[in-house]
Amino acid sequence: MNISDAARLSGLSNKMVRHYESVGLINPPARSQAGYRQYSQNNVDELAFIAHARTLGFSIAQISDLLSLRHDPHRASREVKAVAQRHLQELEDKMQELRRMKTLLQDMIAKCPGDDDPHCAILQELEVPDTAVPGKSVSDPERTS
Amino acid sequence: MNISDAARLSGLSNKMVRHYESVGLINPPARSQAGYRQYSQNNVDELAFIAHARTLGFSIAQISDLLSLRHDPHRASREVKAVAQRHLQELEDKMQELRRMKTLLQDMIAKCPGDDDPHCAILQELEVPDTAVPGKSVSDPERTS
DNA sequence: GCTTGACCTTGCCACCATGGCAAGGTTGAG
DNA sequence: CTCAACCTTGCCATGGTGGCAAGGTCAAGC
Repeated sequence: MNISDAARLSGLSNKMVRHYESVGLINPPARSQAGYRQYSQNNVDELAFIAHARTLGFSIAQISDLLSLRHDPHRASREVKAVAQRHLQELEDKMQELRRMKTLLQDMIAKCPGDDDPHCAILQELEVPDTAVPGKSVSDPERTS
Repeated sequence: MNISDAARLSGLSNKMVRHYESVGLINPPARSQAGYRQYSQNNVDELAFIAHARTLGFSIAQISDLLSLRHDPHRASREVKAVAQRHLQELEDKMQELRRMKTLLQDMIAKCPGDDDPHCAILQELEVPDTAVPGKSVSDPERTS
């Protein structure tokens, strides 16, 4: 099977299949005499595994770990779970950060009249964001001259 | 004022100050005879504005729009609000995507015993992710053997 | 005046995951 | 034999940031 078929069956682009090979995520497949990459069903399964892990947001490094565990008959499911939990934590951290941004942004949007007048709380608060972060004290009082 | 002071006062790194200049986000500042960038308080204010917008996750392109509005005395706050609302929508889209990943991942984690046994639902579902996505129809039914 | 250290300059490489393009080789069908 | 559809490699781009290197500048101490 050539790369286009393997890519289509696994749900990846040709590009990414080559990329995953180049970064060592997958073993280089066999080559035809002309140098074409030749994929087996096992290869396709592994690529599909990668594609699915990517849709869950796992990084290349994490997928590398998952692939090792996948191929290890003596693995403990504890190890797999640990990788997943680390990733879950990362997702939650990102969500937390997005929530922080979202909250601040919503506050600012609520204060902006959104009319024809140039006055806008959003621009004002971007000048001095501390108005939206009460916990943070002003750091340069000498500029209040 | 040299770049290090401007960067420190605005909350950016020297690197990013130069970067924002190189991508045209800010006007090139004056230069000393030796070629050192010279920043005014106005420059620092603008850099601080950028720094604050970045902590809210605005992209360079969006900040470019915000800076134009900031400098335009005839702006309508409606326009500013529109930029902010677009960004808010992007944040919500990202959160939505993270939530999707998180939900799937949590389901899988819950099904994994996390013991010494090699059997693991996480690896299983990464082979055939459709088990976790009931809304998505199976695309390769012949492999359900 | 000279040295030294702290600053400045530009430019390149790296991340991460992905897409695009280009120049060239291969294969199979008509 | 030709043509289209495939394959190859390699480079550039995204976005925002950091790092490093090689070179110039400046001010302070001696």
